[in-house]
Amino acid sequence: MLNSYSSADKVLLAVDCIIFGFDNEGLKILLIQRDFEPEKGKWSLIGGFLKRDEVLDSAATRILNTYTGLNDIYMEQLYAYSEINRDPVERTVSVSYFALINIENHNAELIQNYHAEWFPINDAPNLIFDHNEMVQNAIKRLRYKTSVKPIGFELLPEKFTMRQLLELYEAILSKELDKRNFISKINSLDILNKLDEKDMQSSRKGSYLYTFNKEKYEEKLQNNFALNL
Amino acid sequence: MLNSYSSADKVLLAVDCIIFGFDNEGLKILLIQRDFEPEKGKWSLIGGFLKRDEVLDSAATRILNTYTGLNDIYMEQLYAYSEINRDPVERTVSVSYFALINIENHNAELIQNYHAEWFPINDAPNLIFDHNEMVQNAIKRLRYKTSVKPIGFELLPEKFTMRQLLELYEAILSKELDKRNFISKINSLDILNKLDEKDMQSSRKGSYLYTFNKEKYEEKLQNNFALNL
DNA sequence: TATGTAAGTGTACAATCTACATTAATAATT
DNA sequence: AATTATTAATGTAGATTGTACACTTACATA
Repeated sequence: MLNSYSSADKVLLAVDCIIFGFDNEGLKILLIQRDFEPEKGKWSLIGGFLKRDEVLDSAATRILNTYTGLNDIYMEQLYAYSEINRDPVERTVSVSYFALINIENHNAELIQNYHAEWFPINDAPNLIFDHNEMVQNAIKRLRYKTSVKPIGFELLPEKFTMRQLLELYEAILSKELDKRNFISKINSLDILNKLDEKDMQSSRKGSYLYTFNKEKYEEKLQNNFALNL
Repeated sequence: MLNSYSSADKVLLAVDCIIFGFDNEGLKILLIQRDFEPEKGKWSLIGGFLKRDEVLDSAATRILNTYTGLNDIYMEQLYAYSEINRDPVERTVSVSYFALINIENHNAELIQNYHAEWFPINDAPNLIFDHNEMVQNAIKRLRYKTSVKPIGFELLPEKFTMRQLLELYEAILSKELDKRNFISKINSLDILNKLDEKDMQSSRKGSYLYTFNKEKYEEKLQNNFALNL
């Protein structure tokens, strides 16, 4: 019989997380140095196995929380990788997820305990299994997402300057953007609050701080806007 | 230990295929009337279980071939569905794939033998499990894809008229398109061959037939063009 | 008070998108 | 042979959006 549950093969299901972060040095991903075989000591995405009573989204959330201490983070399922020998120990299909986090916010101690570390996306070590491919696909998705949603605010501190936002988008898209055009496009979205406060670190003049206005954003969401940068 | 293969739970992995087709009546999906329990007699996507020695893409291809007899069909992985009780018999995670096929081309006998049937996307029966959701997500993806790739040629016969192409895109996007603007946008892509032959079915005057020019398309593919319809 | 640094701001031109109506070719009918 | 009915084919003007580009402002520091 074509569809028989009993004769079907079961497999291990893993979740691997591509965790993007941003700081003044640029766009980064969080990697972990494996402390178990195989490939012990090599760099890898953070991941884990799906449990019997768990949905994939929850597994991704749990794994992120385990390593960073963070909750309520935007995560998105990307793709299922199923090459037969992608994991040499046992047939494992892995579903990748990506997350965006503010590098300042996580629990640095946790990350240290797990031998995890932030790497610039353009200067990351070689990864185990098919994790390099997972990362490349996640970067593609991240780029696409920026054009459809004002994603990326997740990667900044609550208050940020236009320059920081610009540099974030430049890092994600890995191209230079025209400052004036960028600002007017962002302003035309009308989803930021300009504060009366200035950040004085960056210049003598100081630059205004902004916050992301979630209410305005939710309002606009219906007419799903595009952002052509 | 956090990552231990031996203690991890295995699950069944299924593949479900959303197969789109197009004819003069509009955009359709291929559904099957289940001949086994549970939900015997109800309508469902065609699907099957992943085998131990099989990659997800191959499973999707195999399943498509089983029911339609078709090979070499464009398929794309969509999403992994993992709700705990989505399948009442046993914990099953299902990965959805979508395919585009020309309704004329398949082996109609095979389809009949399997109690499969084409349904207009707006007039399809209620489906088992989470298959309705899968279909809705596939339609979204299909719409998105049309804007990035000149997908959809797969859904037409080899020789087609501009009107057929227009109606296909209208069916996919479920909105009316301006004929002149549509034609000039398609022409500006420069990926069609205009034949000297006319289709005389549709009108007294007859309308020119076109074929999709794969070479030109491959050439252009690098500068991934957008098609804003 | 002068100087240096990054912030903030507007415009003109180019490209693209949108809305829209007439003529052309032919088969069928008389 | 002429008329009619039907769908195919085609272009343009105006609106919108995107792009390239340079000077002034505010302030801290010397």
